[in-house]
Amino acid sequence: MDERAGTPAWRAANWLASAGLRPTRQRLVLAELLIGDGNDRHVTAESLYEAACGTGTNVSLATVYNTLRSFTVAGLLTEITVDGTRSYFDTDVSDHAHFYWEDDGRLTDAPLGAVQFERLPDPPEGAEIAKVDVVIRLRRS
Amino acid sequence: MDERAGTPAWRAANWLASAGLRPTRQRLVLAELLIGDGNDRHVTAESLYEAACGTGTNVSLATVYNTLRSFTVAGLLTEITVDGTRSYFDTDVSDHAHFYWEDDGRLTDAPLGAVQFERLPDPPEGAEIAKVDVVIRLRRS
DNA sequence: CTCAATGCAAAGTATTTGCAACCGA
DNA sequence: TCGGTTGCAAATACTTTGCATTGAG
Repeated sequence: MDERAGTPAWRAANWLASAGLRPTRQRLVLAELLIGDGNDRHVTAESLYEAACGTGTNVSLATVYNTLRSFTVAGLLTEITVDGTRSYFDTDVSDHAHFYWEDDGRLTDAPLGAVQFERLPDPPEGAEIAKVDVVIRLRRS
Repeated sequence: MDERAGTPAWRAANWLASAGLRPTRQRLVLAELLIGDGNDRHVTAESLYEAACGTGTNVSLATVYNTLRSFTVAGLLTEITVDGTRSYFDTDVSDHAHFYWEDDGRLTDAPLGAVQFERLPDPPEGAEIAKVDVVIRLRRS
């Protein structure tokens, strides 16, 4: 076991390795920003890009987009569409509902198991349910 | 009662009137395409624009966009975001879940009452639930 | 007549792509 | 070395906006 086990950098490297993705400099930076501290995170390409710029490493916005897509295809992230104007990416790949704060465009996880379906429709003939997206839109009260 | 009561044109005019929107030529055309036959419909700006062109009336794509937005603000339509790349508008304003056919990008209504929640999370402090969006993604099986 | 609605083109915003330079295995 | 990655700029897709013209009340 590496002496750096458990460090953000180590987590990031392992995360990439688990998906068979090459650990390039920019991927490691982005991965560390995403899961370095072990917490789940919701980002947009833009927000992650800004965070990456803050680290001093040179990363282009296009690469952030491409990387987020690669991570998603590899199963490391889920893409969430709530707003139409931008895509959110979630480091929590498990099936769960989201809170969308309409006032500031923030996306957070709904408490685990908070949403339970009593009934779901049967899929129409010739189709199967791939996924059920639940977005709970919140407004300041 | 107008002798034309029940005709598509009459429905369209009434629909606009109920929202206090001026019955201009293009709004009437679009309204008739949307609810003229009394059925619910799911459209994108592009699909509605094409349909409108087929009627021979001169309508610009920008006007379709602006009109769909006006109708939505007026409460005649709901905007649905499933895909990120385009907005769908639904003539059924009631709260209901949708089927999204991933293969051809089509959007349809889930059977009424097909989705029942056993449990919904309490809204976080200082917020209230504005709306719960449920999109059931279907894949050909 | 007056002000809202429209058409068109130009501007925006979010995202993807083409291609040469680069770098990790 | 070799093929996957990156950066940049240009391209794309969708939607909104500015402004002069039109039309409904």
